[in-house]
Amino acid sequence: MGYDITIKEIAEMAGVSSSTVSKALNGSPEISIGTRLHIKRIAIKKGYKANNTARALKSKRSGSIGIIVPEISSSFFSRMVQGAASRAKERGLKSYICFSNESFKIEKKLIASFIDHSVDGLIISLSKQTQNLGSYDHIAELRKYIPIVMVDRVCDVMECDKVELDNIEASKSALRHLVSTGCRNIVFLTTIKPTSVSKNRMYGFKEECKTLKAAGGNGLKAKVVEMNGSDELEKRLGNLLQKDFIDAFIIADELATIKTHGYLQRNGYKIPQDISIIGFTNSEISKNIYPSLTMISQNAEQLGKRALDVLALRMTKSWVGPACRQIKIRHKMIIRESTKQVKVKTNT
Amino acid sequence: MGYDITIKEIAEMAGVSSSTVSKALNGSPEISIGTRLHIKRIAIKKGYKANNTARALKSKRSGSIGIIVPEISSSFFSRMVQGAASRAKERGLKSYICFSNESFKIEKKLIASFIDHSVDGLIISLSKQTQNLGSYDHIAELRKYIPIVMVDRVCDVMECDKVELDNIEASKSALRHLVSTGCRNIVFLTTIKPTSVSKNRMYGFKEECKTLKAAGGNGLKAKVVEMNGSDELEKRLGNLLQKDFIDAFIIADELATIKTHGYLQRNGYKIPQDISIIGFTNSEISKNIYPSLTMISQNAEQLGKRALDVLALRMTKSWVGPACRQIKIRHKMIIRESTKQVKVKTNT
DNA sequence: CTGTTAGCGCGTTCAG
DNA sequence: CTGAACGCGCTAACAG
Repeated sequence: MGYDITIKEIAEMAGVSSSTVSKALNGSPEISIGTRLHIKRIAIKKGYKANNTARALKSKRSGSIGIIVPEISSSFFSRMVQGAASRAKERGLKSYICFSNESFKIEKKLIASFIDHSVDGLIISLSKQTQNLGSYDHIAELRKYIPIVMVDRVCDVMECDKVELDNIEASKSALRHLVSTGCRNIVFLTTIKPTSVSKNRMYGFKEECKTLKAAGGNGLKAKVVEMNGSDELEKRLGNLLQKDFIDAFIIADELATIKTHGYLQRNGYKIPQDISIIGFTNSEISKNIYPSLTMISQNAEQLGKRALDVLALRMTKSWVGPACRQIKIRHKMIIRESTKQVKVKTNT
Repeated sequence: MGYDITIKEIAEMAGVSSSTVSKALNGSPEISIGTRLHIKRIAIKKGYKANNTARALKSKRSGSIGIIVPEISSSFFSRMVQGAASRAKERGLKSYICFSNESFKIEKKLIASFIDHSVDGLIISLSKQTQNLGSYDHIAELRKYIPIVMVDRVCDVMECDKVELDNIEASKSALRHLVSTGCRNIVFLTTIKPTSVSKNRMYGFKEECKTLKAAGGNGLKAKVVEMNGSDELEKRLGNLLQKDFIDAFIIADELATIKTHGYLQRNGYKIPQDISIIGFTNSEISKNIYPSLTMISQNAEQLGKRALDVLALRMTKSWVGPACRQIKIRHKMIIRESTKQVKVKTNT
């Protein structure tokens, strides 16, 4: 920049050598407490700021991390990113936030640019396309050099830390809740089919179905509808509602939840009297639209913060731990107007 | 870092000096076409990547910009940021995206850290608190060294480029539209009172009222309700609706629009039969909730991209232009279900 | 056309 | 306890 005082200038003013200044400023015990204070005082007075670029060049560490998310229009990623970035700031790390736009190609480019710009670590939520293709070579390449943490959209094959919601458990409890309110014809709907998130939520749903049926089932009928993207959502919903009797939806992401919520009302269904809805990702919107939505909250900020903590720990070279930490964040269910009251069991 | 081939190594391999390599790689005409090709070939083969940190140190320019927004949970800022950041990438600029959280103090810290980390330019949307306090010294300080572009939330006193929506015109047309659908008791509601955006939208609303009244008015009654934050929104709405007869709202930001939308329905008002709503900032949510919302679209991505273009232009030292460019982006009104049909005028 | 030299600002031996 | 000297990787002035 050129609007900074250098270490050399401080040295001159203090009447010492530049290396003394460097040491003093970094609190080295080599320097006598007296001169250390003297130097610090005048550094502060002159508004000395260490030049980060020079430091980075010398230390081979940029003090920055990359964050790649598919997008931030959805409240989940937006809040996750805010959590991660604010935590990074707290720790004195700069963060480069980038968007893959759900595209494999862009994601690859971003990774390449991170190699060029030498970030010290990476937090990534995989793009849909990447998860669809299942090719992770670009990430493996970067992984050779720096630690990587996958958040939310993860993959099994990559050896790196992972932070995600307890998706399987979350779906299970969503299903249990619907059943407890008397719903029996339940559809699990996903518009983010290729993602790990979707797969796990679907898996949980199916597993819990089996469990419930094994225990009697009470006439439970479950169905799964998978889509990649929500463009055809309304058409599919139309067909679905015409063909089958349905009294509840569990929907794997927020936008699709809101779209379904709108569609149902526009077509004369009462929520929750005719059809109940549970979605994933809690936000101001879910809380405020009418009828308000019962949601599985992901605590997105927390997820982001946690991911950053995991990364930061890994970045301290001294730390050694399991090669591959798998962290699951506990979900919370927030019950609102889009689901019915729980029926009190009649036995005693 | 540390996983890169250096210029010196290439030099050895090619049997030339390092400065020759530097020049060759940068396409200097000083170097003969032959050796230039020779060097480039082996650089590519060895996967040479210029070390950006070293370059930055040498050139005193980091090749990065800062982007400060209040938050990205709202779709407007989220999309604005995505627009700006993606355009920055296109231009080979790294961008540091940060969040002020509507706090003056944080904003100040961010600015300070940008000075430390020597970004070459800044895009900022002011925090509410900053606009409330009206103190812009921290920004003026940074302004001495690098170009700054204000987007959306701007201030008059700062001499820098500004990019924003034509807020005044936008409110005017919103009001005109409501009137044309037969509404006469119209409230302009803002929950972002301290912002320039809110002030301009309110100004436009009031001006257009005057104009309409001057032209007869047809019984138009207009009212303004200002709040800082939407915590008390519901209470205020309750009082308002009890006291006055109201048949339409113009609401200055998206979240408040959605909250009002929910509140009205929860309390038995039909939209738009009883009350019409027009909001600002168009998003997937506004489009999909029921009844869908008539919105003034801000074209947020475009705003972000435009801001970046303006900044980039200013960053090319060679360019000189007006000290203070004021760019207004034209709004669009997207008519949906939350407003009534326009009444065809009966006079021929 | 090519090579030598000299830093950018900092941290880090290694002598004193 | 302090300072001289070197080098991180790159570019730019100046010679040849």
